[in-house]
Amino acid sequence: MAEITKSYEARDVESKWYAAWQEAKCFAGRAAPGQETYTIVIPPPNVTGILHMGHVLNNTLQDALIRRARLEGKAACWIPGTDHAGIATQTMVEKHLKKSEGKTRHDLGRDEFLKRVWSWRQEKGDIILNQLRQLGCSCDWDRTHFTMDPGYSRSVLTAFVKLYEQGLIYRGKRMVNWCPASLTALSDEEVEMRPTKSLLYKLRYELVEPSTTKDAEGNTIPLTHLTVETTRPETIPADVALAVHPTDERYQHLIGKKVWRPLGERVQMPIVGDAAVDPVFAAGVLKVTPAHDKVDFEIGQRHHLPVIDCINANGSMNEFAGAELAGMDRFAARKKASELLKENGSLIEEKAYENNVGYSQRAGVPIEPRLTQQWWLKYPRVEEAKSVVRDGLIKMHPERWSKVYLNWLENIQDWCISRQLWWGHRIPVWYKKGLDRENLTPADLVDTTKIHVSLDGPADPQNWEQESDVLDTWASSWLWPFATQGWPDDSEMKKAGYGAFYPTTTLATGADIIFFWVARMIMAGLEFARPGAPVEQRIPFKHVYFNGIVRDKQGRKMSKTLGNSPDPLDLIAKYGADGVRFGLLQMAPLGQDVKFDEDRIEGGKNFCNKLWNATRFRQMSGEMSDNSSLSAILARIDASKLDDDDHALLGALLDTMRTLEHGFAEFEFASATQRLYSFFWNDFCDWYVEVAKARLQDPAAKAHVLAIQDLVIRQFLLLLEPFAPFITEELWHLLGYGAEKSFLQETRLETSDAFVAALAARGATIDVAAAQRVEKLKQFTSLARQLKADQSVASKRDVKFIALADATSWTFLEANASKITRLVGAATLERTSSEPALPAIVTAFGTLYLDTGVKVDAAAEKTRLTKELEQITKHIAGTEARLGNEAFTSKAPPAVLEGARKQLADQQAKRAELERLLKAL
RNA sequence: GGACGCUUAGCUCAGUUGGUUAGAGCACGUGCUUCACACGCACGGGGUCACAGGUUCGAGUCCUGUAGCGUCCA
Repeated sequence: MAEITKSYEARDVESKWYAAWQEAKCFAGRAAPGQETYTIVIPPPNVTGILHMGHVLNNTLQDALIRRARLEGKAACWIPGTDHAGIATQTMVEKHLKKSEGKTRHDLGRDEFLKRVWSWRQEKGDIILNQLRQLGCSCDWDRTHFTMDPGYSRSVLTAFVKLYEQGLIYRGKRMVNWCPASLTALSDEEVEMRPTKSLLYKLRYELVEPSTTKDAEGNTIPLTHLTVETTRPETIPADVALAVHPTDERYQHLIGKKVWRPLGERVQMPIVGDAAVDPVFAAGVLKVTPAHDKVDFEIGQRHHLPVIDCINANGSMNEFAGAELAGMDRFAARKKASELLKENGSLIEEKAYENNVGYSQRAGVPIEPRLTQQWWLKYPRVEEAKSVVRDGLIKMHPERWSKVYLNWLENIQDWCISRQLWWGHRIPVWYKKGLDRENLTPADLVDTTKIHVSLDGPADPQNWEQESDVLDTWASSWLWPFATQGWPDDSEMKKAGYGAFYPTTTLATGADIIFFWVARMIMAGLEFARPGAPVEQRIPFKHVYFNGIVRDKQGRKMSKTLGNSPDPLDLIAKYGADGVRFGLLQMAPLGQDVKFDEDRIEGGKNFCNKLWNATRFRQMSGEMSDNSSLSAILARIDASKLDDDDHALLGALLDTMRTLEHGFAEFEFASATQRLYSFFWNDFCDWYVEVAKARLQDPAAKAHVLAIQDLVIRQFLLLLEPFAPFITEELWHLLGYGAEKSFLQETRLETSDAFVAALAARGATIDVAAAQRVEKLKQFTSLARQLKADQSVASKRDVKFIALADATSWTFLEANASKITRLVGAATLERTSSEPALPAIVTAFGTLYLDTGVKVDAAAEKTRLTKELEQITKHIAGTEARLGNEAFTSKAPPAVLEGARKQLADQQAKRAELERLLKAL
């Protein structure tokens, strides 16, 4: 067996084991008949992406879940992959093209451009998946999917055709969120509202016929114009009306009258009454620009107003904006418009104003509401999607997200699924040549002589033209849980084990895509997976775990522009993958955002090193014996030799096992990792290993003690593996727990109950009272050390302790004397019946004196003891007050009451002893 | 405007169904190279549990309100 080195070097261990795991196909998802399965589909990262801290958290969680499932004997299957990220990828390749060749995609043409995107994808598209390997992710890589692969594409188009045939997909000219940078429509979910510093322009719209109104005192005063406030003066040339609230007394009488448009073509526009106008905002008058605002468009529809579109697709102004503005960019035009308005006397005031502006999430520019022909989807299975969450068939963790989900479904709007891009799934619709596409009627859409919709296209392609739009990327990734398992091809599904692995078990993702992705996947699963089957077989997953967002120390989102995100690969290089994983999870409480703190990652690394050295010490402590199985180790344990420390340690191990069981069931990873930490560092290293040093000198106890250590280390490695797979695998082999060609994951992790039963079968039943005695002993040694430190002899090992203890206490102390002197660092612990004039501390086992051989500093002692006395007196007052309260003694449960009385007795005894010690000085 | 979340030690966070004197890691101070580990060991200082009410014998924990921060929706 190889010797363990002095400190843990992660790098070599990690690459060695990852290669071995892959070689042995450890991560292959294969279900034996009747075997319980555990499936996760990865939230596909963008194919353009590189690993950031959010991925690290999200994937570490998934890996922990899937590895734990493997250890529990389930058929675990983690399906990886990437999505094609339509806009992001196309934009990236376009930029590259511009930079390297000075060309646009139009210079190349659609086919040639797509070739470039594919070659880029071949070259760079797997980077992020390889980074996940460095993190230790145990995905079944043979199942890697990409949303643009032929098989997956066929799934996407199949879904489209099926929905179309049901009449859920339609084409319509409607207001969409238009991205002037990417020249495509976006869904509402892709628009991010950002508070933006703008200017609010206060403008006069002259009445064609002057009128009157009433001032605040009710006097009639003349009215020559209406005051309108807007942030977008450049759209005034497209104004077609002003609107006021129909019940607004200030303006009611003006409805039907006309005003002059202050910019662009000088025309008269009607004043209309519409309830959409907020009478409180500005002066209660709204300019109506149907082509450039969603609310305005609706007002325009209601009042049969014309639509004037004055902005081009790319965000520049067109001829309808008037000669002065035409050709300018929309932002430059805004400035110019304000100048023009100032010149013609229409501008009353311009003031700073902060409003919410919709930005394209991908391109980062303000979106433009725009009227265009798009493909729309009426969501299927909306009601069913609500009930599966409401009824708990799909459980969200934390549960509160269910409410957000349900609320979105209550207000669901049709989904704009077409995108004016080239990179994506081209919509499988063909138009008969010569058809007027701009003015299709509902009847046209079902007329197969005009429109053809199918997977493979028409039989006479020369007579047809395919739709040039592609589908929204989310319209491919919403099929992810089953399209990655061969759907809809029966033989592919069989090959993938769809029957066993669908529904998947847990989805781990960020709450920021609860609408984009989670809700849509649920609807897609219900619609497409196993039609006609009971609902519990159609849902895509049973649990959704929402991990928090990783933020920087100041709580800001990590972003490239802020440069506040560490590179995960640097962290892995510095602290090891296990250190990063363990440290990160320790600071990731259920569903809360994570404030990233590199010190915690360092803590993860230190923990690995501690584990490493503890096992190294085990190896140095004595010959390794048969560690090949749990029963082999148990066979080495002599139940008759179990002492208090053994019981306490096994009890703590059991508690840790139960904490982990609960933690995995409830997705509480922080408490799980924290318990692993405290068990190993405090219960095992700080206490057990230290007290065991003495027992190891006893030939009669040695084999037993080593067996206990081997047992505990074995169980601990199994518990830790999901969080720190590399170091645990390495130690598993170094300590002989696994045969050469085997892996830790092939071992079954016993449940806590099974573990108790296995111990019992060896005649070992954990004694709770023993653990309590150990706890008291820990407190005693801590007080003894405190006394030494107070006397500045913390590191001297030749001091003498003298205890003034009653018979019971002394029996206990005497029995543990060698442990105490060893742990505290003392030559002897003796009993006294006199009261020596030495520094002392009051313990639960009587008063402990310290003889350092140096003259006692009486003044310092007095100060120290007085301080203690003051403290205990305060506590006594508190306890007495409680017990003196009639309401407390009559109403509190007996156990609590008894506890308080015992506490008071102990406190009083301690006070008496302190007083005596003070007097003795 | 609506919904949700957060506020506990200098920092990052635990704190299960209310029950003794509120914990951990990091940072800080002191001492220690004690024959696994200085990526370590021991000891220590540090908290009006955001604020104000309420329920209760008893509130960090339950209820109401306020403030600050954050997220989502309109």
